[in-house]
Amino acid sequence: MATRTPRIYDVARSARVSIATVSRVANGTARVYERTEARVRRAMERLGYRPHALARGLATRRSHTLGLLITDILDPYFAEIVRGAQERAESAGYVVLLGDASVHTSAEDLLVKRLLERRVDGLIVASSRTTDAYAAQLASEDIPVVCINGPLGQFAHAVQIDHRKGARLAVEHLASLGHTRIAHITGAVGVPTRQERLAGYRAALKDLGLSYDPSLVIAGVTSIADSHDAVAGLLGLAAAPTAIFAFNDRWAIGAYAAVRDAGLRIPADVSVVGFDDLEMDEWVQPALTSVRQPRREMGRIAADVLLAVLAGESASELVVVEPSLVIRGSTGTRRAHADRH
Amino acid sequence: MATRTPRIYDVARSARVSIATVSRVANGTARVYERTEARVRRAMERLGYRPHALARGLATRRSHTLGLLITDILDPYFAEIVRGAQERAESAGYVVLLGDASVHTSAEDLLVKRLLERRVDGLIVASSRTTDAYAAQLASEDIPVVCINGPLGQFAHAVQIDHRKGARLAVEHLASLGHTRIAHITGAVGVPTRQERLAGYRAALKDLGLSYDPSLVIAGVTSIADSHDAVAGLLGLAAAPTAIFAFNDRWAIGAYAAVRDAGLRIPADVSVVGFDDLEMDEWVQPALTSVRQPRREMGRIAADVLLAVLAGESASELVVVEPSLVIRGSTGTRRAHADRH
DNA sequence: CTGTTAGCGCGTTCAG
DNA sequence: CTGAACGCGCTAACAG
Repeated sequence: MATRTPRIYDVARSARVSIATVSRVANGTARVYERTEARVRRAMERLGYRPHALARGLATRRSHTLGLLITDILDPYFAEIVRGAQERAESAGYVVLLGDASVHTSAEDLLVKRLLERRVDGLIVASSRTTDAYAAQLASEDIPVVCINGPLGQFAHAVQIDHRKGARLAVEHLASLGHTRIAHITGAVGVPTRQERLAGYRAALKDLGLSYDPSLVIAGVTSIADSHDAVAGLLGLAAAPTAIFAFNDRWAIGAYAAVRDAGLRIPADVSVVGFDDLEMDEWVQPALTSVRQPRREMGRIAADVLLAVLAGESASELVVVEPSLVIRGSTGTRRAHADRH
Repeated sequence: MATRTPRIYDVARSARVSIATVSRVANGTARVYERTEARVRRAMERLGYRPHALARGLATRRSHTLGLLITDILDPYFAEIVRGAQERAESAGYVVLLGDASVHTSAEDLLVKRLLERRVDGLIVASSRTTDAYAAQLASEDIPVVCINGPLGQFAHAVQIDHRKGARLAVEHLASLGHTRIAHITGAVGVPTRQERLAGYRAALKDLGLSYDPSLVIAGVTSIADSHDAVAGLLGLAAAPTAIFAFNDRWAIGAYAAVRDAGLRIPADVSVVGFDDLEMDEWVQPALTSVRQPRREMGRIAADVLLAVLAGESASELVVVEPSLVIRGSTGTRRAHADRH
């Protein structure tokens, strides 16, 4: 019996009602007599009816799909955001369609094109590569967009961590341990948040009465290997830093390797603080002190804002999330004789 | 100018042709005069036409969407599979819809229901929780399914790594370093691949003339913490193992912690081998020796098989992928005095 | 409360 | 080579 998957019409016939009634009970769109409803439900059950989301979307002009733009699903930072967004979306009967920039060799707008063709109802932009021009283009599409940790003021809705405060937490922690020469490995050029964190770093130094040394700030790092090289360079300096604040945990790991290669130890010789608080932080040796970013919650909030907009409710334009410092084994007091030169 | 996103009808009118012609040039479905085609293309360009994937899917009975069932996107093992599948799907104009079991609090079949409602054209099942009953249910749906590292013989198409060989590689390596008491932390009960790897472990021991000691095989481990506890127990044994072969890298990391807690060192006192070859393996201390599983390629292959089936081509029922051993710093020769008791 | 009917946007015969 | 018309499966008025 090659019974195709049943349509709404099949259910209607089987329950001896019109397709409109079936639709009504399927969506709870209008009142239906208890008895007819029961009949319909039984028919749906018997036939194993599954509403056709595409057809429904065509009629409703709602795909019940959220687009989520990320840079790389292999990066735990993004993976957690995805998780959070999916959790929230799921609870509202929505599905999220991933646009992973690293999957496409071509330009990133092809990615967006794919999502828009799919008629996603809204878009969450978490990709860290969003240039201003790109952002403007996105914003001009007529679907709601909410941006996570992106450029400020480019999108109608945004959720951000307080980058400055996060950087400040790191620097203050290191300073409290006696460190005065604190290096900073910043984000890749083009990553919108790098300026914010750098600003926080500088502000904290200033407030603590520490001098800002440009030679201790390394930019242009785009990989763990890059970070390794950058830190190797720093450690070779005449006035080498005794502490390193990395833009994220992955680059902190690159720093780990460089410190080891230099025959030094963490935290005895060099303290390291990362940013993100990934799961692996607890398992690396020594465990990595890091600025925690509630990524999953941020994904959830972004989805929440989007769903609110879609529901016609008013939604906050900017949600700022609080960072916190998770102190582990990679930071320690600066030893008196630690300045090697 | 609140110009809505244009429909095929708008393009047709603007190019002074019928929608049928627009459809033809959009899909290359039939020959069209060069001149008319040019007119149509210009109109599409001018209006910024984007075909409506839902409507197209409704008419074609093809959603151009692949469903991908996984256990947890936060687990790098699955993330890489996703990546591979997406890459392949993308190149064919398909999109992949993620069904993440850890997102749903409810039963897993709700997950499948969501995907089927979306009318995915095919399904890749990579979730490690697939029970036999569940598999049977999935297979009974009338869409093609390909399974990654799942139970054998349950699905029409499968791609697997050679689990036995992988386990054998690990055991042979350890044995070659002089280890005779090699423990195995197996997969969680219900994970279909655990039996295979366990079998490989036992077969290798036998071939090497080593005795099989049931007390060195720990089952029921489902988390890094579990693994930690299991290994702690092993190390407390009168005849403690000098080497540990873990079901996956995450649990190997749990073993790391237990070894440290016991005041022992890796690899001096205990050697550890993992399975998967995750990125972090290179960054943990010492770097983890692991059986490499080409996860991304497996995802790609799975998508490939699925697309072939969808294209009506014949596709291989079973693709077996080769594992390889990546030797790093966590394995070393067994010291003569290593047996502590 | 329920059935009829007209689209949603597009692919696809079938004539011309 | 091109256009008119129907149908994909479902929702949303509009009558009844």
